[in-house]
Amino acid sequence: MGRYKIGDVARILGISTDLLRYYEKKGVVMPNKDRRNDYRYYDAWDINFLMDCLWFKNFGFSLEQIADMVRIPSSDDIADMFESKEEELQRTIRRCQLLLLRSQQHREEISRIENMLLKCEIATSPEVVRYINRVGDEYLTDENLEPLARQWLEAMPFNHRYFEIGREALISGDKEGYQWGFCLRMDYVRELDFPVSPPVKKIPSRRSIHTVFKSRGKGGFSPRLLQYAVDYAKEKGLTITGDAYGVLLASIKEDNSLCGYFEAWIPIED
Amino acid sequence: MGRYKIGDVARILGISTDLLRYYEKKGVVMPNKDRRNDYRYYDAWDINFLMDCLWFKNFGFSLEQIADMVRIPSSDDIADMFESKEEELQRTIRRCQLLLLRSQQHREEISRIENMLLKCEIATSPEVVRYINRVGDEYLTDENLEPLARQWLEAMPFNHRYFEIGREALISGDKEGYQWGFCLRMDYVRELDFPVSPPVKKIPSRRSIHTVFKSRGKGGFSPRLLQYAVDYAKEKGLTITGDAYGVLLASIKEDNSLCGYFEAWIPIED
DNA sequence: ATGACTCTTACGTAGCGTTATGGTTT
DNA sequence: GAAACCATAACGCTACGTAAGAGTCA
Repeated sequence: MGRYKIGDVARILGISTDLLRYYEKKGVVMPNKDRRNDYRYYDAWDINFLMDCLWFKNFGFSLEQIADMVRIPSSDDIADMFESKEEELQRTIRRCQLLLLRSQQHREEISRIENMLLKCEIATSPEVVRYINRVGDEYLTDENLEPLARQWLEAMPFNHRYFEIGREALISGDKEGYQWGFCLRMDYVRELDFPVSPPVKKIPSRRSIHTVFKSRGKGGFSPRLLQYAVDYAKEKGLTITGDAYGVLLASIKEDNSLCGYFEAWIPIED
Repeated sequence: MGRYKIGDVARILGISTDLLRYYEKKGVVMPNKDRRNDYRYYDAWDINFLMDCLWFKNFGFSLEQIADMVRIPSSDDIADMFESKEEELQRTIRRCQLLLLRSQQHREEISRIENMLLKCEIATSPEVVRYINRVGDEYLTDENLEPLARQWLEAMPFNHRYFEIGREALISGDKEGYQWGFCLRMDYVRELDFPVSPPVKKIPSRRSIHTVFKSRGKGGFSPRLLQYAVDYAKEKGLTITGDAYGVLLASIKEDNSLCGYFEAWIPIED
């Protein structure tokens, strides 16, 4: 059995000497120490051992798990750890795939700004669930809402910043008649198994005027920004049949002021 | 614009007050501070801002990136960050899928122990590349090998602990004629784009005697453990045509001693 | 005045890397 | 004696959680 100093072992394994000392502190490997100079002397067996540890590490096991695995390497325990690791990997893959889709969707939403800004079209609004946490410019501080806030936090980034403008406020141009919160499209509700119960409400899919509009600066948001869409409805002889809703697509700095871009759906009769 | 204390904001967002203070330290959000009591007072705008930050965070952006994004939210920069995030997610997915397959493969290898232990069959050995870092029981401490060690470290856990037993040593039962290192199957070489150049060598696929054997305790490994396979070759009238090679399948503690299970291929004429 | 809140400071986590200071080997 | 090596200790990093001790608000 050879007698290897810490630097030799580091070179053999391709890691740093600090890491070897750290692994020792964590109980992964215990080389002999010469009492006269406190030097660590590793034997071939220690190195084999460390190779196994590094192999496990690159699988994603924690040093604590590794220390356990090499101490009690019963085949059943190890098989269990691999099975739960596989489940974890499956979950990670699923999560990443969802994030990937969401990112692509988000970029698509951004690109929609150019094409749709201040233009109106007739389309079917997506079905969403929504939650209100702000009325006008005032956030609700009711402490019962905290668990809900946590739920919606978990749904990020699959949700959208959501607003609702009451039918009356929309038509009259009332500057106050809006509310804010979050919404989540139904496909994500199902995908994430998102719990829906009051005050979270489902907003059904409806034939709507679909448009993208813009606000400028802090406090620049107002139902009046949608006046052009109300005019469009009048021109085309369309009747607005309910509350409008929409989402924030992006906040972008332009000419030193922060601009919001919003996508809106105004329900009309079928 | 409302005036919200840190606890209000924490409830609205579903996070802790400590986290809000931490975000401030990291330059993500800067609420007004009342000089008389040092209390933080957030306005609705700060809260909007924080919602965006949390949204980005759940996408996997770091706080530093988030602080940049909300400071200079130019649409191009943000589009770039999303594109590189998508690439990162793709890489993560690929990595996890590979790890998943490797884990399943590993469990399959373990199960092979039961079926194949001390049994011989004729099979074609897998094509691998291999690297030697230990001759007999002595690890090579040549410092030129360190970059190689690092490369093989990156290939973990897709590689195997590899041994080679010279044809002569195998037949004569010489206790010393073996070497150790790592090997990587050709499919992983391609998948990981693993660099192959001397002293890393390709071991071709050959018709072989395939078997699984066992060693007991430290230093229990020896070419002699394969004697039964040499006998098998003699019985069946097969000629051993080259060096044997194999991999460590598992180290398992049994009756307080550590047992190694090894899979071996002994090349024979076609 | 009490309880709920807020403040700052400092320490803990994992998995290391970095640096300082001093002793040992070859 | 010089270069290369080894030792310990303390600090850094991220993204927080936790706890102490003191001040403030309703």
